[in-house]
Amino acid sequence: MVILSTSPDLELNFQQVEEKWQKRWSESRIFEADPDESRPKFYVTVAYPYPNMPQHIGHARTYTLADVYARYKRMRGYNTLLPMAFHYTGTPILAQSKRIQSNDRELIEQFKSLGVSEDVIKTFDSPLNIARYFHNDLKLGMIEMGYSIDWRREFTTIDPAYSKFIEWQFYKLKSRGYITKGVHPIGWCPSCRNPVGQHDTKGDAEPEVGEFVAIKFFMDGSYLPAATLRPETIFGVTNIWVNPKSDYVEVEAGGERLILSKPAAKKFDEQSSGVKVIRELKGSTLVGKYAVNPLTGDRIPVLPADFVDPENATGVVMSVPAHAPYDLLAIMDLQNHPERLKEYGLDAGVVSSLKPIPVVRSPGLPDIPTVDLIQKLGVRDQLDPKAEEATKELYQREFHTGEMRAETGRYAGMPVSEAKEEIKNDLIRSSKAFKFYEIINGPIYCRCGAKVTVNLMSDQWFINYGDQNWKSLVKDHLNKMSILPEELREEFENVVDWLKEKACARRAGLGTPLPWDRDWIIESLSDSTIYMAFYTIAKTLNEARIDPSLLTPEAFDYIFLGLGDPSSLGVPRNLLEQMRREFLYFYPLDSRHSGRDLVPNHLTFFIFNHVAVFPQPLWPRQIVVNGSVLMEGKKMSKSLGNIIPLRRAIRMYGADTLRVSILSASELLQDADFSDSLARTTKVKLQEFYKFSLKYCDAPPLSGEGFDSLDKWLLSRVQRIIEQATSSMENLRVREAIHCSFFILQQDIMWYLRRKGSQANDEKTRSIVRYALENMIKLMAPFSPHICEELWERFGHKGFISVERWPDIQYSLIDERSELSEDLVKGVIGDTSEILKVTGISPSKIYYYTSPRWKWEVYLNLLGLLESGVDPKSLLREAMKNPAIRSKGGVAAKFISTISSSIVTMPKEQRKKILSTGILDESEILNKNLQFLSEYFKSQVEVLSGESPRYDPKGKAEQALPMRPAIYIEGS
RNA sequence: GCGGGGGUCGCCAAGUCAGGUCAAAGGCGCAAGGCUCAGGACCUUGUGGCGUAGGCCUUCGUGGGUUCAAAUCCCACCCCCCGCACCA
Repeated sequence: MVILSTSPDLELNFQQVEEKWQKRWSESRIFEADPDESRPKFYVTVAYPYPNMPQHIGHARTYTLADVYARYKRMRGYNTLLPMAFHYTGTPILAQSKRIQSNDRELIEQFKSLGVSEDVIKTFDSPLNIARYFHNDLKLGMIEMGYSIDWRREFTTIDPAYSKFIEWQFYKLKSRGYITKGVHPIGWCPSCRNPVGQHDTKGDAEPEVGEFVAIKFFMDGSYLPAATLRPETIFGVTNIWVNPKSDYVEVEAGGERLILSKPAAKKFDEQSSGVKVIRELKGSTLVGKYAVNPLTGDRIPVLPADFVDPENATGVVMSVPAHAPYDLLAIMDLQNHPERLKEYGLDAGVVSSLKPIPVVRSPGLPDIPTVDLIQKLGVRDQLDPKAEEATKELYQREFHTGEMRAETGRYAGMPVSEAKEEIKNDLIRSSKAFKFYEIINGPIYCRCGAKVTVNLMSDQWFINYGDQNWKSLVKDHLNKMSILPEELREEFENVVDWLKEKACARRAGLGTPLPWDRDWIIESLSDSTIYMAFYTIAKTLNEARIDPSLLTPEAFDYIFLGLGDPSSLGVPRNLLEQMRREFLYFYPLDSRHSGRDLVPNHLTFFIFNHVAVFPQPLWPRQIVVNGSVLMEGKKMSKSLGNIIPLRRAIRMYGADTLRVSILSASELLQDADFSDSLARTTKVKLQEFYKFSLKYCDAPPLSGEGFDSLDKWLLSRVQRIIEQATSSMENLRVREAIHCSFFILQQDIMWYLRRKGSQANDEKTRSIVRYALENMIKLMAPFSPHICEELWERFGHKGFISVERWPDIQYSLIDERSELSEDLVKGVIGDTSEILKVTGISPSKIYYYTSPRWKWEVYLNLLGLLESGVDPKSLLREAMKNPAIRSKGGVAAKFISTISSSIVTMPKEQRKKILSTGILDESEILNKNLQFLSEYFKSQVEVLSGESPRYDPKGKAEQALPMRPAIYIEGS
């Protein structure tokens, strides 16, 4: 774009323009959508935000995309609804307020760096204050970004009416049999007596729960529960390991006595009930005793090993030297240090008689794989870190490729992965073992300082996403849904397959109590699956101030399912009917938007719950998923401190700049790399667009006839761009849409003006540029709505561009001949430049020789043959069947072979265009452009006919091809 | 392991679904020229190699294959990133 000299009224003040239009939008209520049977509707929603942090540029991507889509659909004539709400449900806000109560400097600094004032932070000791503060901040950010939201439908997920709605949903799930109850292990703080999630731990570590099998080895009236991840190796146990230096306790539980490490006893207590400590003992006192393998009945010794960690699992380990490197190493250590045996009064014979017992056979591994592996990796002893590596490697190999050996009875021949489960279940069923849970990525500490353990939540409620019938309904519907981008469909299908029971309630947090068991609060991923339906009635609930206590399950049954009699439900009948109408008008949801992190949970739950609760015609139609935003090439994170709050960014760059930058930075699924320089560049481009456009706001409107070829060319180009932009928008290829609506169209306009030369300021020219610009403003309106509104007004239009009609293609303005003419001129310029570059000549006179008529005829004939499906291989042969061509003989054959490859590789549209246009009078076209070419190359230019040129010193004329005149350049 | 995404000309990144407009868009960087007291900004041009005529040669993770034609389709392999849950 041309930079104009700065003049104040042409300068674009982003902030002023944005505020002006946001105010007008709000006053005129153009984004408030009500049912209107005379118009088709389009309903878009985005995942509502969790208000515990200021919004940043990453959030803005999803919201902007949804808004752009809504704006586009609105311009396409749809009665479009885009609502918004706030998700208060959950525990992180509680954790934050606790941290503020305890004056956590880190969190306070974080809030400060995100622009929260100290006075406000002080109020954050109450969780609701946090939610309300950020709720407001988020909402203002959305308004300042220019989102076309119908705010009458706003709510929070702890509003009483919403809770009633969630209760209704859960009753529905329960009555459909999708709610189950069971036991569930979770990360737990023994000091706070509360479950811990990622936000409750030091360093925000997510506690991972691993499941061990504790196999009970009988010993002196008590059991040693050996914890293992590989119960299938029980056939290869040669001995038991304990740590002689550690403290152990004997406990009584369920009428049995168990001996386990002291820390393990505490954990056992959390996971079991009625655990009573009977006595304490040193590990060393266990050494030398004998225990019995519950499966094989073998009598095996208890031996000392340093690698046994009393903090991990039960502190009792079964030794399988054939398949566990640690075990083999520990035995070797004992064999190499007989003095240690003496220490415990053990006979050397006990250890020397221990022979590895192979249980698993894996292709490519020896019978006793541990021996080789230890040698290969050069593991020194049981305390060598490489032992861990060896263990992992062997486990992987055997788990996936191994099978049980003949000696393992009824498990013989079974793949390890299967045998492991079988044996585990068999042992547990026969009370020879029990599950023991442990934090496997520990130690992890609660923010209170206590070490996180595992607690078994009994009576845990689940939504059973594992239900096969439910899954198949969901899959069927998924097949009918549109998924954008399509690449993600497969992932959705897989997620539906994997999903199992989802714990749907927890003991703490904001949210709705489970209606039939009020000690539990419905957790956030479970109370956010069908709320898009709630928006359709939230307007009425808000405006009519309906008493939430009247919102009984029966009321919702009527509103959403049309069940029951609306005259006897407490809520006035007319309101119920109004809500039902509005729900049926906007549902089903046309497009659901979110980031890709929600694919394996929210978005899939969303389909599941719709399928469970609503009748089939109301199931959602489309899901749109976008990638995240990087900041200067790096992931945004608290630790990198590279999070820019959205509202700060709006002040720095302007809303339209942000909208265009974020959406033009990448296509849907890819991460968009935001950077200061991107935003600056975009800002400058938008300013130039604005200033340039204003030059034409007083140009006459497009009218009448008398267009020359160039005029027709630009008018035609505008149609092509409309076509491309529309198809890009339909598929939400926003980057492509911006690219052609903004950058390509600008290039075309600039080229047009350049080509117009001295006529660039004629009224006719200006009217054509005005036409192109008005279309550009429309095409860009969804992306940069504020600037486009301002321009639209400056161009003298009364209404809002936001509700203006998206441009339709004017097929009558598509002019292939003019497009080809321009292709010819551009091609000639390109070829001439190439020759000048290679030869280094500075030209004094350039001669162009156009193709003789017969070449055009052959050329068109060839194109026609290809178009009719002739194989490129036989092109020459087919062409020669034509008597007119054959009569030309060798000249024609040579010509055909010269152009065949360029003809074959020509894009289909171009081929069709040339065919339908027919022979182009190249001489006429070039002669009309003599002056332009002459000025372009600062040289004389002459066009000569290829039939019989009057001047052709180098015999160039015969090189002429259709659309590529021959060139001869004289100069120095 | 299971599942998904991805490897493109210095960097970032389009193109791959519908093979031919692809030596391959765009941006950054770099180089030359213009502008300027100078720097920045900005504009023009160049940016795989070779070439005094619009051309030729080599290239899209690796190796094969299909085709008149492959970054694009098929097969095998190598490497990188993300998710696997009760957490929004």
